Amino acid sequence: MDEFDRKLLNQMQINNRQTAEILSEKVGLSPAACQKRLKKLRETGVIASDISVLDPASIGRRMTMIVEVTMERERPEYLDEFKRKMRASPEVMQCYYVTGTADFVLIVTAKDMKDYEEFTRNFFFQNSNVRRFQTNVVMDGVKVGLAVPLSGDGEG
Amino acid sequence: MDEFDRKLLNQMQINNRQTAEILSEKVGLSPAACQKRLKKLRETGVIASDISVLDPASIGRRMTMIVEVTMERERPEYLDEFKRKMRASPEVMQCYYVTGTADFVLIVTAKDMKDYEEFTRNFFFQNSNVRRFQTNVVMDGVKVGLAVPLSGDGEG
DNA sequence: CGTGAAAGAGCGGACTT
DNA sequence: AAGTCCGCTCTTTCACG
Repeated sequence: MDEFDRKLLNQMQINNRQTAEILSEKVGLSPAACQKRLKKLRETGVIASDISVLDPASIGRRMTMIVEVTMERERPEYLDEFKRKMRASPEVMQCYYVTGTADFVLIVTAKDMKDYEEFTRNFFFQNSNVRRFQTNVVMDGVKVGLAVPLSGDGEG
Repeated sequence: MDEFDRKLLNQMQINNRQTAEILSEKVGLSPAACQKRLKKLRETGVIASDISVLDPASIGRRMTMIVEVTMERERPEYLDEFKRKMRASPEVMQCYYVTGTADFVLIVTAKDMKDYEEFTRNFFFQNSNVRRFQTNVVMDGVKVGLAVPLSGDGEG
């Protein structure tokens, strides 16, 4: 994991459809060397996946909510059950188990408020282990991404 | 935007490096038809971008924090300034402007607590328009992604 | 790590329904 | 308008220096 790899990864986090030739110009290596490095980065799991990112608005998923969920009991079996449900639910884009005031933070997409209300009925009101939840409606997705900063450190 | 497009997009949200031939088997179209649809989906912005997703753990165990920020004044010029800074900061993976108890919700990565404290100094304490912020440390990234559900409707 | 040849994928045009 | 077939071009891949 040297400076070449970092430059490569920074590029791939922006656009993974760039040809090896274009990448080679940007990082200062030959095209083949870039491809070999990328292959290794994929094999070792540094690159976890390669995906298309959709525009939610283009698909009719116009609302995004950030939800803080507080559980009634923090027993592992209840938490695991909740995690399992969140993973299985397509409306839940992201789910984090956190310390602090809440137990979980979710990022949920919905077509409209009615759609979201149905979600809350199914997953919160109907779940007796959910003590309370607080919804924040997103007005502006200022920055949305998964890009990891690579400047400087990191242990490969 | 029909069932073929939805199947295509669902596949591309999992892996955008599948060949048109493999995609054609999965969605029931010819390879060429898949490519033409994908091209149109990119041109129309339904596919917003194509990226590599890195494994944060492979890059040096970084911490993830979810931060709720409350501003002193909600005047547009202050908000825009804050948004600009968040977009420019690599530590900020995601930033949402929201209704509710807080004004912004951030998802921040840091190398360690010291690194995060430095971040808070630079962006919160040093910014007189930040009234307060509350940090939730992520213990388990139960579900992390940007995949949008496509089941059913939506208006391309 | 860089070079060169071979296999494979993407791309666009013409034709069909 | 959309899908298929069939060329061509570019990209990736691998063996070797």
